[in-house]
Amino acid sequence: MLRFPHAAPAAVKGTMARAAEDVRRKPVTLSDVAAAAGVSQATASRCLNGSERKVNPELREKVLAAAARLNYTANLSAQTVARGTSTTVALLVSDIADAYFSSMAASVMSAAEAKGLRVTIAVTERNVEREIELVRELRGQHARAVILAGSGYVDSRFAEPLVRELTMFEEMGGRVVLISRTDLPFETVDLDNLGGARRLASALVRLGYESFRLLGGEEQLVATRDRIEGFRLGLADAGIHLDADRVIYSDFSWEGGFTAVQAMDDKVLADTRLIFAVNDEMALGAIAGLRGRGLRIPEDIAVAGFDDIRSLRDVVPGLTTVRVPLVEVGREAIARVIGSPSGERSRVVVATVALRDSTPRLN
Amino acid sequence: MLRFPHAAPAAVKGTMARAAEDVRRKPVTLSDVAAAAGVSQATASRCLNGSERKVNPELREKVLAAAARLNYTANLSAQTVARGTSTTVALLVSDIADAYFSSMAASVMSAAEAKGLRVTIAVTERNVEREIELVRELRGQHARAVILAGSGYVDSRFAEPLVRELTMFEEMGGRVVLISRTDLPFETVDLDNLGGARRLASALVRLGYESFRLLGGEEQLVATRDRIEGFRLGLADAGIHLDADRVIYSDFSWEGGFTAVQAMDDKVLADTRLIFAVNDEMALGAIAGLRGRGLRIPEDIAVAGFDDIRSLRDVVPGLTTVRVPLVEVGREAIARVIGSPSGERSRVVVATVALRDSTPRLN
DNA sequence: TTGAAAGCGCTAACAA
DNA sequence: TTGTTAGCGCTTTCAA
Repeated sequence: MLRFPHAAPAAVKGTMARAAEDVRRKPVTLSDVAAAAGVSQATASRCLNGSERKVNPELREKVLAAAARLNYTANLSAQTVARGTSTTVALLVSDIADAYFSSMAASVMSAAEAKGLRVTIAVTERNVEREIELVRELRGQHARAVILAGSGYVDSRFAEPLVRELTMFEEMGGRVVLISRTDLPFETVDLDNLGGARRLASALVRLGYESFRLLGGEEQLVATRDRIEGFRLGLADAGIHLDADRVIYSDFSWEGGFTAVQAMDDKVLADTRLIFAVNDEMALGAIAGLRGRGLRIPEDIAVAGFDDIRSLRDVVPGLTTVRVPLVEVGREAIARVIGSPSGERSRVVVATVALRDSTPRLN
Repeated sequence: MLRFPHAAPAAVKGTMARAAEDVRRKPVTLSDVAAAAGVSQATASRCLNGSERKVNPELREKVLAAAARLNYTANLSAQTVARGTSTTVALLVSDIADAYFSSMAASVMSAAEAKGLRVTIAVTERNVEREIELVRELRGQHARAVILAGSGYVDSRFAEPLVRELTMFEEMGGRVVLISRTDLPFETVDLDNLGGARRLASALVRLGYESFRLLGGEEQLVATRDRIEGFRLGLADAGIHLDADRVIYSDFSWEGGFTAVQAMDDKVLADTRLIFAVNDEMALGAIAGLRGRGLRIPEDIAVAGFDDIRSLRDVVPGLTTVRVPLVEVGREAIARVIGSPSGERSRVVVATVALRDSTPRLN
């Protein structure tokens, strides 16, 4: 690999045609800037990067000018190595193409940017081992924080090694923030999954619904468990008991909702006036499946979801759901990354019921 | 900030309670591992990270064991500094909450992972200056490549400083890959925007449509221009001329489509049998706006979009659109990051027409 | 206030 | 094959 000798990059710069392939110009470094400004590297560093140490305005000008002239830009990796800390926070999501997570990513990123943090997104593919592996790498990268947004597993068999890894991450000086899962001993931005589902159930009962069927993601998923439990409580509040066999577990996705509904037999469906899916994606999949079976929504069967993902605005009839204020969630998560660790351990973000046409009042 | 002296981290490890806040354990480094294994740092490095240099299997075992025992994980920043290159490729998108970009991000990430690259996503908010700033930072970070996915501006007034920055990035050894924009002198994964729109127009004409209205994003957006131009050509192929005043420019977003339609006056609407929006988000916004005005889709007015974003599967009636194979786009982009720069300059990814119920055959 | 110099954790010549 | 020794670009004591 051909490289220019360190000597005369500036001279080459102007005359060198881009024709020659694989020619790399050595990036201009801090010491280049220092030399050009006639100061020490230390001084140049003080002017250019943070460090509110006093430096003669005259020199400062020189340095800034040199930096601009040479088109200097700091080497982040080198800074990270030298400082021993970075300003990067990692956001771990199950699937970035999922509307729920991509919206959350957007809100986390914009909140982070406002605080001068950069965000890197990593995808776990709902795989705990991958989650662990990623946290491990992040420790090596001295990430400032890791935000775990994928829904956790209730089964602590999976959780234990993850907790170990997260603990090491914290011991290294990083912050750990969970979103919507209280099963691990770390700071959490807690969604009111249980309360939201409970209020939804109450609202639906008030609309006249009595015969329900629930669609959950994997059974050991925290979100699934809490939302189902909340819905069950809401029904209980109204004196309606929900048999265990009225809860069907499938995949926490559109396809999961679709196939679950396809697999139901006619008898079961006939005995169901409303299907509550634990997230909107599943609900939409269910709707597709139901329509595939010739059922009309909401005349033949009503459907409700959870999350209020953005694409619901284009769905007809409007899907009744529980709104999760993602912007607030993102802001909260970043606040926890920044704030002192001693802060409140688990403020709950309120989720509100949104009744729409997919669950009209009955007669 | 309290730190343990480098001396005895391992001894402390077991006995130290997590109670004391702000206690950071010094991360274990390569030299710790080397010491524990009784070899030189160089040897440890050779065992642990890439470098297919021969090393005595016996020593190798020792090193691996020590690394596992100490829970070592490499410091990526340090590696980047030492090697002078990183394995990170940056993906620049306009808005990660947008279904089109989040799907693309997913496909780029999965393609990248297969090649051992990591991806960091950055958001440009459709802001060229921010784009430039980001590329500049990436140069400082020695990113391996930058993939620019946001649609570019036709106006080269904006483009020139961006090109400069990208050129510097390349000179530094980084690769530049554009997606769906051929306006800049860099390697491109080119979508057949023009051809796709052209075929769509032909197909619609064949269905009996004659009176069109086009909805574009900002006029200087490459995607807008190409898709409109393509559609115009498709109509011309059938002998239909499209007056300039039949193209309405708005925002390249759902809201843009919505407001554009709201602003149309009744006369104009009455004289429109089909609206083609240059992307699905706009088309969906337009549908919402049209319905708000009491129009039925497709009986009163037909609508078509472009992209075939995932959430279309939940839209009724199904939206006619042009399918962009995002998975292929992601794979192509990463292939270009890896491949030799001398490779073909611009292979076109084919976009295919998907006719659905929003544009039924007329009488 | 400034600069010299010693790191940060890792890689890669070069010798041994 | 292994170890020694310079770096990579930057920050940060510590003297001057």
